[in-house]
Amino acid sequence: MKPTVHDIARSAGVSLATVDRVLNGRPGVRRVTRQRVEGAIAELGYVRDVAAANLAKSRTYAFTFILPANDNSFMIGLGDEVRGAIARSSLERMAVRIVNVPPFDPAALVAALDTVVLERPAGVAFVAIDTPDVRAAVQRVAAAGIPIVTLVSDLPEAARDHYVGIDNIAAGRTAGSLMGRFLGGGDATVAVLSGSMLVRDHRERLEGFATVVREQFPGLAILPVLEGRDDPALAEALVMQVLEDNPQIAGIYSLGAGNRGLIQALRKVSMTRRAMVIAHELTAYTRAALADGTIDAVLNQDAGHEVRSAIRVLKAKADGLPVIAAQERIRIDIFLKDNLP
Amino acid sequence: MKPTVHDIARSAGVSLATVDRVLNGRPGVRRVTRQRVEGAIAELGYVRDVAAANLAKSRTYAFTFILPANDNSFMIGLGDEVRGAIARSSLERMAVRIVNVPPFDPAALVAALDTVVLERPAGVAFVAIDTPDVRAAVQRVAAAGIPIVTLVSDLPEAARDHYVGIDNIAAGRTAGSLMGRFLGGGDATVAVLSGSMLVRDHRERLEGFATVVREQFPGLAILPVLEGRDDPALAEALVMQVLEDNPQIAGIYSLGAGNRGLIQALRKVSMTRRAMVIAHELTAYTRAALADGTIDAVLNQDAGHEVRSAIRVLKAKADGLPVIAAQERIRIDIFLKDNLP
DNA sequence: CTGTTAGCGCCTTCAA
DNA sequence: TTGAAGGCGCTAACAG
Repeated sequence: MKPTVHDIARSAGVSLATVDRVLNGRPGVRRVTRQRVEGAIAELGYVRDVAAANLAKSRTYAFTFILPANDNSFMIGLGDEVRGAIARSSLERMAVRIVNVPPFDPAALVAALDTVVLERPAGVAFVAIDTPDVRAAVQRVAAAGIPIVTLVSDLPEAARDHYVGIDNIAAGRTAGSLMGRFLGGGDATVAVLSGSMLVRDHRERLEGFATVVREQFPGLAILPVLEGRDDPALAEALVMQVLEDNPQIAGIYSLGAGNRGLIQALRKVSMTRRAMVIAHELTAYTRAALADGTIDAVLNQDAGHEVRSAIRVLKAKADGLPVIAAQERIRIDIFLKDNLP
Repeated sequence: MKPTVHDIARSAGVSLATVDRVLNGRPGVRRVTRQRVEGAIAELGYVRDVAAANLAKSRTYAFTFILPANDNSFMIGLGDEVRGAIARSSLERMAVRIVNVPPFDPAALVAALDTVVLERPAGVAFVAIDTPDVRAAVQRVAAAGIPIVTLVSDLPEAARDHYVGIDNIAAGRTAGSLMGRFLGGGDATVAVLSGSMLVRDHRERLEGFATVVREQFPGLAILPVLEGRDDPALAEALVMQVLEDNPQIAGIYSLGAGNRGLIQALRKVSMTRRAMVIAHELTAYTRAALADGTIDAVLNQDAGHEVRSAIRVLKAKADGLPVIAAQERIRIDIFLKDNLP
């Protein structure tokens, strides 16, 4: 039988209240008493029943997700997943809410973080922008004792407790390797379409991609990176232009979100030989393009897993519990038309 | 404030006990009373607090995993993951245990299933063998009201509540697509090494692989399937032989477990041009072979995810709760040397 | 058939 | 500094 507070109270010769004080590190216990209790805890191998504790506290975990109000499919899907979690949240003693901020706007993100701290939630998840002031704001959240995790895009040197998202360098490397192999290893020209080189995940993907190409497929020439700002119209124009200027293009790597424009352009331009296309994020658009052969491979991060992982991690941090690292590693899904879920 | 049993008792004008009876479908409640209570439940939007209920019941979920005592890395890893879950299980009000059975032995599996039923656990997970007597045994478990899930290898027409594992046809298709693309689409000869055509997952992988090759890469010729019974020595001999007999082999698809033998053979045989190799399951052996270029791609199912998913599903079934389908879908991981975790 | 009462393991007033 | 008592939401005897 698992020991309970009663057992350790009896074993230490004190009352339940005292045990509770020690357990929760509350003041008002003599040093000797505390040690006696801690001895009993260690001896009996007591572990607190979190469910019972939460019941007694009638605790609900308040978690806040700060999401950019981007209109690309991935961010919308991420929001949907959070809303799905909200729907289930009352069953789990959680109160999850969403705060939207304008995209690519560090000042707005900082303001949101500072506002959120005032409400003292049990945890915060947010999509990071990589600037010093955001870093400082994260530091303030952490200093307030509120668990905070980055989502999708990280801020490595900051005080965040955890990063929920894929390894973007590995993702870029994988794209590079697939591109090189699919193109057969000869000489060829490859175009890269990004959202913005100001966000870390895009920079890292490019870095990984370029590294693999340089090391393993020296025959591939990478054209200057296009920045489509995840905007369909702009991306479409850029892709049309680059295909016109470089009819020899054999491959395209789209490492950002907002692939609608890319797909439109590919459908419009008539190429003698279709280019090999690798993109990120499985959305309605990329899925259709994969199915009909416009896109050859899609690297994906599962937004549902990310949201659930973020919640699990925040809850664990809030309870002072360890996280199962293997469970929380977000994997890079590779989809071909043959393994579409 | 979320309504509690007290609220619905008051609203329906009955006692807690009666509410409890209705909630748990226990007998001894008049029809009218029951309906009154159900009305109140619906009206107030009551949802039972499972944590509190479990506390009151001091319930612990007893789950049994029936695992084949195979000595390949994948099955050993699966066992390790279950043991990891056991280590954490007491915290979660669970008592997980493992029953080992001889591999590829339907009669032993049936005996194990029938024995396990007698202990009336809260749920059973097992690696299926696809025979009628196993199917019948599963039927008996289900008839006893015990939730049961298949793990890794399914038994589709049986009475199992859920299958925890990858879509093996899609996995085979993916392997076929990668093989075709990596080989550049021309004429070539491909060998296939399986464990046994008696287990369903291997059959399905072959089916998916062959289909894609036939439809999309007609230039590829598939040699007769080798059955290595997941035995390193046998697999090694078979691969050595086939490479000797068919020096023109350009690709090998290893769709079973036990890749040690394959890797050994590949390292021994000196080929003028290295064959493209695609295998299943990321283990210490395949990981090393991937890293050093002996294997080109590994399709993997994450044993840790599978075990955790099986437990979540069994718990949900035991509580009569729905499962989050998206969360429980086991994905086909594709690893190249560039995205090794 | 229905209600009363005493917990499950823990936390939290309120007294002492 | 410590303890007694009541309660979180639900279940389970045991009476009526």
